[in-house]
Amino acid sequence: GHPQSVPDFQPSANATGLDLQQSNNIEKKIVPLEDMDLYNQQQQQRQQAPKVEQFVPLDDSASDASFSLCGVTLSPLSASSYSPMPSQNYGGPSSSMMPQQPMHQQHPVAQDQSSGASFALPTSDVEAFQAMSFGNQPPLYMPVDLPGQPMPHQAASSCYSPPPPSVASAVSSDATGGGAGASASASSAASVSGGARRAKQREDKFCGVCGDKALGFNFDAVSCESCKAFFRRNAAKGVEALKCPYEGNCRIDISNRRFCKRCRLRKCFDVGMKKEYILTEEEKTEKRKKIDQNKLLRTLETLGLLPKELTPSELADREIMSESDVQELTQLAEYYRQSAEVRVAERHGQRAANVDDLINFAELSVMRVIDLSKKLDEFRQLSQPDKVCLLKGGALELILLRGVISFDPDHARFLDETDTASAESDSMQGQDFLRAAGPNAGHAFFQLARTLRSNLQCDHHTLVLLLACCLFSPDRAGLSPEGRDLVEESQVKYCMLLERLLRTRFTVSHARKVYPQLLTQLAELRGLEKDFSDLATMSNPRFVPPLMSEFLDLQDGGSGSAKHPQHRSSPL
Amino acid sequence: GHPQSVPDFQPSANATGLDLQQSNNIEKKIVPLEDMDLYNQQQQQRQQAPKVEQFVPLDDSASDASFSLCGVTLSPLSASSYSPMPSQNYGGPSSSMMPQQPMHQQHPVAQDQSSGASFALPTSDVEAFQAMSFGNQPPLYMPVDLPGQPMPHQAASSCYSPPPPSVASAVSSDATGGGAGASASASSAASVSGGARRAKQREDKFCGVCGDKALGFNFDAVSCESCKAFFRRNAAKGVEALKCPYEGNCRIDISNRRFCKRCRLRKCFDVGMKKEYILTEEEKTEKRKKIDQNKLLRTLETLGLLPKELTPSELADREIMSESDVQELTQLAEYYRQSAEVRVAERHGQRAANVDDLINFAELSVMRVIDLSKKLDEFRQLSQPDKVCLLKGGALELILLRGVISFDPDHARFLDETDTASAESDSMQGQDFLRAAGPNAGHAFFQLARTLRSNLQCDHHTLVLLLACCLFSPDRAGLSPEGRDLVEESQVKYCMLLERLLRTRFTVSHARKVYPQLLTQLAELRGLEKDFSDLATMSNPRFVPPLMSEFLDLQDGGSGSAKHPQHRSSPL
DNA sequence: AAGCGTTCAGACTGTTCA
DNA sequence: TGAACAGTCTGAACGCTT
Ligand SMILES: [Zn+2]
Ligand SMILES: [Zn+2]
Ligand SMILES: [Zn+2]
Ligand SMILES: [Zn+2]
Repeated sequence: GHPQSVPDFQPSANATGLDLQQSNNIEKKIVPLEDMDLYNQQQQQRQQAPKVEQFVPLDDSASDASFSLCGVTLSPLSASSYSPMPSQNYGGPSSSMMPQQPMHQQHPVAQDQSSGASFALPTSDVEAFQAMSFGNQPPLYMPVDLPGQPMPHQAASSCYSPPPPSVASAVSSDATGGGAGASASASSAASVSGGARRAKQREDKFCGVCGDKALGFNFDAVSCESCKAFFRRNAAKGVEALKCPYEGNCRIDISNRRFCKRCRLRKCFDVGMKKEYILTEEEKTEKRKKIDQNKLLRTLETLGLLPKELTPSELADREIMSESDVQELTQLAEYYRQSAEVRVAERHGQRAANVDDLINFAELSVMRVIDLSKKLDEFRQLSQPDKVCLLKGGALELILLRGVISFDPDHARFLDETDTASAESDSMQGQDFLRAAGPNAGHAFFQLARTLRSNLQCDHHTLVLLLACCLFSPDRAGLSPEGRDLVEESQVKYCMLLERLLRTRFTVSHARKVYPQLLTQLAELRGLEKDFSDLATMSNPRFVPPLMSEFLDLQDGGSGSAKHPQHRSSPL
Repeated sequence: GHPQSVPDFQPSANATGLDLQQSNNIEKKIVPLEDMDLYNQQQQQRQQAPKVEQFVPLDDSASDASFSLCGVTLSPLSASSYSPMPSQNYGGPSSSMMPQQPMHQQHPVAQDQSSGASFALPTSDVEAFQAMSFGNQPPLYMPVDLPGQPMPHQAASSCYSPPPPSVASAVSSDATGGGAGASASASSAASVSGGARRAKQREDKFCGVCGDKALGFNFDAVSCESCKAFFRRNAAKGVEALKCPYEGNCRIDISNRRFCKRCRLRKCFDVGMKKEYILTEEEKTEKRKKIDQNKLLRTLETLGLLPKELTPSELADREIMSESDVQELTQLAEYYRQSAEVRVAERHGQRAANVDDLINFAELSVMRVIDLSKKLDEFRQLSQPDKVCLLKGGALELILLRGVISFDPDHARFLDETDTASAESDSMQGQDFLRAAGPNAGHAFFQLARTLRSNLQCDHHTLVLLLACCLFSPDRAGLSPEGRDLVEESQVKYCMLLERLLRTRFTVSHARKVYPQLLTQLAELRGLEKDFSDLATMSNPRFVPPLMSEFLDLQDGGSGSAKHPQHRSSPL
């Protein structure tokens, strides 16, 4: 959906100025009759368009001239703003409603006319433009087609005086090999095509409208940035809708271009700007959509959720998650990151050798899970008892999942993302934890970590999502019925997010395999309790709830609630 | 110092459009030779200017024509932007550096010329302007004086084509009695003066520059608002500094006026706009000063500190306080107002019959004085002991002054400004207070109130200032030396503010009398202690300081300081 | 690199208010 | 009269896709 996209009918004339650098390209522009017919047929077939008007006569000698002229400079029709509908033959924008692009390969005639004047070899750039546009002291606006003009392209819609007649002589010096011979039968056409080349080089530098410095083609004509913007803003209105504050024959230059819209716009059209090159509203939204999509992809790549430089076909096999999904995911990951910074105040700085490492690690993990949980809206909406149920019932699983997330297999120790400098405080605890948790604890944990990390290729975000899914387990003992519904709803939400993440990270077909496996892992996590028998006390109601309740209260910011325990549900 | 102010030489022609309604005013415009000479002489005498060039010939018949032209429409010189220095004869801005005003009474010629065309009685306003300015299809700019032109005013500086020749016939109908005879010898001048009148009425409506609707004169020419603004913004640059993006002969109209600065500005000058009418930077600051002054006066009137509608001479006898003074004063009054809202929490709502009313009233007053004091920067900078000294030492005086402020003589009771609905709570306390304070207490208080309120005409603000002066008494016992200096400094500040307030409320001479009397009252206040013997306990160190200290601490917002009495100075 | 759209600061204008 | 304001337009700079 973009004018710049390569059109389907490449073989037709392309003269974007660049191609002019390669002299043999000119040959390409001269399309033999048969090819042209073929091309027209293709067009008709492809677009199911009504029969296209043919303007290539079959065997008239004059037809050769007019046709080869078309091949090089196309027809006056395509450049004239007064021609209501450019023919499809010339690759103009299709008249169907499909967002087919205007093409670059056909070329304005108007440029060639005015460019003919530039051969006077002016001394300065400004003079060059002036000569090019007006001659020296041009008469005022004369919208005339002088019949019998010797130069055929003069019949086009230029509103200003014809260039001085020094064209032909100046051309010869620059008319190098390739194009000249091929440029067909009409003798005048030869000089035109050579002139077109020369003019291109000149016009590469100056705006055909106002004479300001130009960077290249805009809307199919060489123009400066300001005229480009002007044309985009005003072309839709049309010349007739604007009115000239003067006499309607303003000569536009760099100093007065701002003043008369009408004459400026008219000149824009005159030098070959085409409003069809301006993106329509639909094309713009489409393009914007594409840009957003790309931005999203780049974000995902940055987050490591998408391999870099995927081919479009590889991309097509995936279902990229939405921007709001990414938003939510990164938010969750940020909460996790913050939770990893939680320290238990009393222990901070003093290596607690006398306290059981088992308790140390577990407590810290639980604290961090609590910290994370309390930032989730879904968790906040639960009643205090239901919160405790989730945390209590899921304590071991959550600790283990957190362990997998923070476990560094390379160094075989736990690392929380922050505080890596003094990492031993946590990492060593983890080792002790595994040793103390039970005889088979280490094996079970490593098995879990390997399955998730290696077999199922879980990355950080995936694991954090899994953690959320685990937290919101609706089948925890003791949940209130209403709480159960809320929890299930939340779990569904995070599970679906997880699934969409998988369909982003992997192909859809692969995600379809991995997703149930992850849920299976979540289920198997429950069976691990036997391996962590010594840790079972963590889920012992006599131990956990007071700790949790207090911590839940303490972090609410309400200094009163800790002192005055209230049994209202949801103090948050 | 303003162009709009009425000039000194009123008798000369004044034709601001309004005067044109009165037909006999035309006589005034025709100034006989002798008057003109006299006028010139006056001008020379007044301004001590070098001899002014005379351009009124003495006894040429042609001179009559040109002179009467001057009388009515002035000379081309005054309208032409090319005349480097307008003659003082015509009331133009003086060439001296004194800020003498440009005058309104002389009139542009350019308008009169173009206005001659308006007699074609166009159907629409726009047509009227177009006819007026250009005729139908005028040739381009021709800065010519055609010699021998039949219409003398045609020789002026209009750059556009002459109006259609239907002038003379249309004029006769409007040439009413008064002016015609007086308008002197040249027959053509008569029609011109009639034309001028007619033109004025037309020109009152249309901008001489662009033809847009005009509201009146701007910079001495009839123009629309936009051309006014344009002229103000660009006149200083001068025509030469601007360049025309076209050929330098733009015909300005409402649709293209914004495009060519140069030609628009040139036309502004052509129609008689004068850059001397634009306020200089100094004039602008002066004007702004005046506006600020007026704003200040209005503020003071609103605050009741200045009688409304003072004559300038009455105003001259006063010294209006500065805006920052007003700011400070209103701030102080606001603090007082807030302090009057202070309630003693424990007593709020329960009528304390068992507690001595004496204590009730006194305590409440002191509390409010403390509340006020603590909002004053100067007070805050004092050390805690010094604060206590001021409050303790001035307690009785401050209570009494507050009493005067809040005393309502009409109902003979105390009213604090807020809580007037349930006013009894305070007002009755006051009565009891006076009864309980001592045998002579009532008399002494009423005496004080009468002196301040009636004799010395103290208003609310004055009394509040007096309260501040009383608070910052540097001779209170127990003040530290540093504190004493600070307090004195503060008292001086408030006393000076008081003095300036008096010089605003009264004439300077009256203020000079009142001010020392107020200070005397402040001194006499000290002698009143004997009349309030029973209240003397208030200044008893055993009673007051603990109360005050606590209250001072309590209102600091520092919850700790009340519980942990700290003897650092200035916890604020 | 070419050629689209987008964004934004700045210039000016002309209206309105005081 | 000036001040202030809102609104328009411009054009340079930038980002993005092909
Ligand atoms: Zn341009
Ligand atoms: Zn124009
Ligand atoms: Zn105007
Ligand atoms: Zn101009």
